[in-house]
Amino acid sequence: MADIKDVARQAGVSISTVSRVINDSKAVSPELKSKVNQAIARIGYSANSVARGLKIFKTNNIAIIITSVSRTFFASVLEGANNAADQLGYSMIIAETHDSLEREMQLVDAFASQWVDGIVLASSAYGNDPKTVQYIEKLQSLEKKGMRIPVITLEYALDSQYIDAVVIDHEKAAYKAVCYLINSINRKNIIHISLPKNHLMGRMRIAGYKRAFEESGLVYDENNIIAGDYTTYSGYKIVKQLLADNRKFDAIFCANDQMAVGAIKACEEFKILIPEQVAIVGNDDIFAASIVSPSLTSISVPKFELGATAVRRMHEIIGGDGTRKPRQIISLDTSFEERESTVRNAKRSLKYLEW
Amino acid sequence: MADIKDVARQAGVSISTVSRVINDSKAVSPELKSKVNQAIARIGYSANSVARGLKIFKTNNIAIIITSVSRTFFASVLEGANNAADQLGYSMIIAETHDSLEREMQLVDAFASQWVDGIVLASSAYGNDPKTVQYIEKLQSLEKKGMRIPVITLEYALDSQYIDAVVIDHEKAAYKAVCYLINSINRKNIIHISLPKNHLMGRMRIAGYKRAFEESGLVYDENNIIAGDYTTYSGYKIVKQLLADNRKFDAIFCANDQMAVGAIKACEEFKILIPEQVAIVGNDDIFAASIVSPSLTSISVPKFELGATAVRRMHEIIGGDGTRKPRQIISLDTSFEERESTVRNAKRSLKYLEW
DNA sequence: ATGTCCAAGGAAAACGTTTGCACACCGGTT
DNA sequence: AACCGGTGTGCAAACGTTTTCCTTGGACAT
Repeated sequence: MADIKDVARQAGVSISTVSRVINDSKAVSPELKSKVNQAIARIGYSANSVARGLKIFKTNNIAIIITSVSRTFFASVLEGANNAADQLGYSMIIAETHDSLEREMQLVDAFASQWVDGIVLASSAYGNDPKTVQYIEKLQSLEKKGMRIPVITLEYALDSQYIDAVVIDHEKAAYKAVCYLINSINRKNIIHISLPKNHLMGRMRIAGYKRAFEESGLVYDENNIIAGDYTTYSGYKIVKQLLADNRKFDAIFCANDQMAVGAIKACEEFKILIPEQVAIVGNDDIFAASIVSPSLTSISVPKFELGATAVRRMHEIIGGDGTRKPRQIISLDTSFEERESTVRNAKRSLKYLEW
Repeated sequence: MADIKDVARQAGVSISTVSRVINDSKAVSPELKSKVNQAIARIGYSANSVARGLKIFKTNNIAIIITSVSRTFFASVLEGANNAADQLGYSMIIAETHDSLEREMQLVDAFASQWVDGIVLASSAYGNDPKTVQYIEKLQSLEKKGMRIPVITLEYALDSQYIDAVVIDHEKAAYKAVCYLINSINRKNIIHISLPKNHLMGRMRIAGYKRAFEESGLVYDENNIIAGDYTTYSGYKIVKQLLADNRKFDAIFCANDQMAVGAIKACEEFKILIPEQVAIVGNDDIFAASIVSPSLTSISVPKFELGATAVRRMHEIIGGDGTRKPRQIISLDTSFEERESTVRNAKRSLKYLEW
């Protein structure tokens, strides 16, 4: 591969001039400029980004840390992020934590020493134990040669004054979904399959569930909250157990769609009619929600926009004058997709065809 | 962020010594070694990969170029690739072409000047027009400072003597699927919804379809091959048209699962019974195949392994002594998943619960 | 005592860029 | 004729590493 020296030699100019041409900085006389450009074209030169990165402290790489690509929710987020990155001239480095906070921390370190320009982070960190607090402090102060490496979290904000986030109002979305179950389709015994214990987003959704109950004058019963672990299997297993135990319920609100699919399959196995006997609502509106049968009513989260917005915001921060900007928390709206798991013969949107 | 100089100062040794410690190369006396390690721990130093990359011509980045993450097929491939990369100490840079060969070429150039250690490529290149031939030549000769940047293609091999590939025997898989339709469930009028015209993998599948017909003593009719464009919508539209035209057929073999899902939805709309009136077979066995209703019989491609194998092979090449290894084409086996779209009451595997 | 060899560690060059600085040139003022 | 300001160009330092080459000093043999 040719380097800048080769170009300089070919064009009969200095290295500096070549550099100025490829960065079209400063004034370079038209003649030299065209000589240089010709030389570049002739030998097929392309500036080396590693060397440039070292010099200017900018790699044009943005890292995105998610739990797993096979969680289709994150595949969509990733796609949005990558699209925006592409448009803005960044490469996207991807990494998966598989829900390990340990791993997440390692990855952050690795990316910092790789001098990525920013990190988009679907974090597993929450709570305020010393380890977490310390970790968040570190996230705030990641830097390369004095320049801050910005971090933006997805879905919820960290307990920090500095770290930006692109979030969803989980409490409100859950509240509305449960209100819908109570008021629109008249269910009173609603099971909530939540996220793993203490998970921040899980707690927000539980709060929404609780508020819906209280505002409707129903009693909130903690026993109706059962923690799942994101997977389809956990939803399946939990509902199967409930049915085996003869628990009475007429609706299930799941904290994500995968668990809701599991719930549907369990009901199917027990010949429970959906939605007549049990209505089911999921969360996220992943693609599977449209094609499962019955199709799944779900809180629709703008996944693509989540990723794209984070990257765009990152670009603003990076491109800025280097001064620390005031923290910004961008909140994205959800919508509600009513499908067959809550109303028989729901109008079938052809959304899934857009796949 | 501290650099190696800071460590050296702290530990009271030279830069070289620090470098030797972090690379545990050569002999460093135990005392100095521990002094250095303490200094590193104290100031939280971590070697900068950009500078190191520049020096040693190795970035530990592997690029993967696919058409789109939202094609869940590729999400699985990506996951496999990323898993392997993780284990071997690489970061994964991802990029999408959205089926544009133009874009693919740009990306390859960009990655080469980024000095990635290798490129895993789901290429859109096929045929032997001059432009393509030239492109393949370029792919063969990507290099950074005299070292070759290896390229490994996914799914099918390029027309090159040098570029490795991890492939599927598409012809055979299609052949077996169509034989199954003909012999096991007795269908004779089989539509094939193929890939965009001239696509290499599309042609391989058509060849398998054709061979199955000929070997069964049936006449192969070109009119039964209809080109789709990967999307669910195209499958839907094509089948709808066929039904509207009153075409006679008792089975459909789709070149991918997304189009097969579209086919199912179209049949459903026309109240065609699956599999009694029309049997449907897809290709890839993406997750949706398990959850759609009726569940979809499909050729199961080892997507995860496809990505993981490519990365592992890449590592072998990179880690080698730099001599050009003989080309290797690794062929992965498919299996056949029989589900409800070809046999009523197919045993329902709980595979989807492993999601 | 002198010489030889080896291990340990430092100095400095190199990797491919960008950029501050200096310099040379030129046209226009005094 | 001397000076000035601006413009275009090159030199060389710097970015943070790795690694070659060299120096030093000690162990050992003579």
